[in-house]
Amino acid sequence: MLDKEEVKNSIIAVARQIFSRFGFKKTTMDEIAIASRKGKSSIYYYFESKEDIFQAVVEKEASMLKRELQEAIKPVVDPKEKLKVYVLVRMKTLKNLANYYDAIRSEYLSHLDFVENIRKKYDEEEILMVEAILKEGAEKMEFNIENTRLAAIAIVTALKGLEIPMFWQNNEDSDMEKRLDDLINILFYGLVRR
Amino acid sequence: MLDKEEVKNSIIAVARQIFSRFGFKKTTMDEIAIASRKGKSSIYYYFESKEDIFQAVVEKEASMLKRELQEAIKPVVDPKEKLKVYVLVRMKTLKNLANYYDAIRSEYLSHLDFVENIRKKYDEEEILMVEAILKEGAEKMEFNIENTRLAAIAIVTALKGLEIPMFWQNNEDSDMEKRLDDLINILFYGLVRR
DNA sequence: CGACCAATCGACCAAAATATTCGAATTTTT
DNA sequence: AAAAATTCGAATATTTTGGTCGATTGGTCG
Repeated sequence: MLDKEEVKNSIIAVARQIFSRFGFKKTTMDEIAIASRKGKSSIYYYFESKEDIFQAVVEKEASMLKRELQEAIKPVVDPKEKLKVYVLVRMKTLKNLANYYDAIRSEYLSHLDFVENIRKKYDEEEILMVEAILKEGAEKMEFNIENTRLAAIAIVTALKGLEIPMFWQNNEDSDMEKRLDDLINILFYGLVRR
Repeated sequence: MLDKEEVKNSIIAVARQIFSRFGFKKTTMDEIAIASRKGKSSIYYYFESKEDIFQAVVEKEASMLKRELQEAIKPVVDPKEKLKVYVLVRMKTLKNLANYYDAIRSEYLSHLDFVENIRKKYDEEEILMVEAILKEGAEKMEFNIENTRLAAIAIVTALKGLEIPMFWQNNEDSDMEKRLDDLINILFYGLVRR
């Protein structure tokens, strides 16, 4: 019938929805089991623990966001535009996932080591992505940067700081686009060779 | 300092938010206490139990919806228009409270008697509101109804049936208005004297 | 001040909820 | 039909949580 991996993935998909709505603590294995149309014990056949499922969900989440970003910037040629698209897509996706991060952020996830690990790994990957854009821009003489890694870190850090939900809530999409434009100007104006 | 009643209300306001997000079961007294910046025991100084708070929240919710409806139809004179405004506002408010009812609906609230009681009392009041509109319409020879109470019950029942979230989810507001227009025509066309 | 009352809270408990395990049943594969 | 993979109900171990109690704080009034 179904591959074991497929069943696992379907459980992850189901769990993702519930976790995104209720967060880690308030999500129960019973709910995951029922929503997956499985006995609770069957879930444990595929995953070791609740944390294990959560980890799988978070990892998939991160890799999906990463791929989305890569696909988005791939066709863009102009480095400045590329950076803009990057920030735009990142923020948009983040807004879509707002519930998820919202439900997660406030919890005691600091107790869960793997969350920190994934975050760090993903942060590093994101820095590399941004750095690649900056390097390309520097080579094409579009950006005026020496230390591309430092700049990438600064940008990624800044973007993380802007994850605060308040900044994005209660706003139309069109409004958001305009605001992002301003934001990008503020952040990167100094980088652009004029 | 603050009146006791004011503190109670502030706790209700806080609890409302949490209940609306997580439903009855998943909301804990600890959360309500922390969000209210009070010790848990202090909450019990104002309320007898978790159910007690929930009841207060639901009652306030119901009375607010009722008042909103009354305010909305008050200035309208034409009965047909009045009925339309009534349905429109009712559905809009309901959509705003969708999360709330969503989180509540699926739970085992049938175990909590008072929920049924409030619902019944509120249903009756809503029937009376609609009946008043219909009576006025009948008097003004706008509506062609004999048994206004029966008609009111039918309308309210129909509206309740339409509370199903599927009907309202994933739709723009403008779209909704148009759909409500159709709905009203379908529901009440037979009533209107032509 | 000091007796009184209103309000607050930390620590505690029993009950309920929940994660996890186990062994048996059931299905699928060989 | 034996073996392996998968499912699940019931039992267990652990945590969470609604609710209580006694002590404490802080304001008020004589």
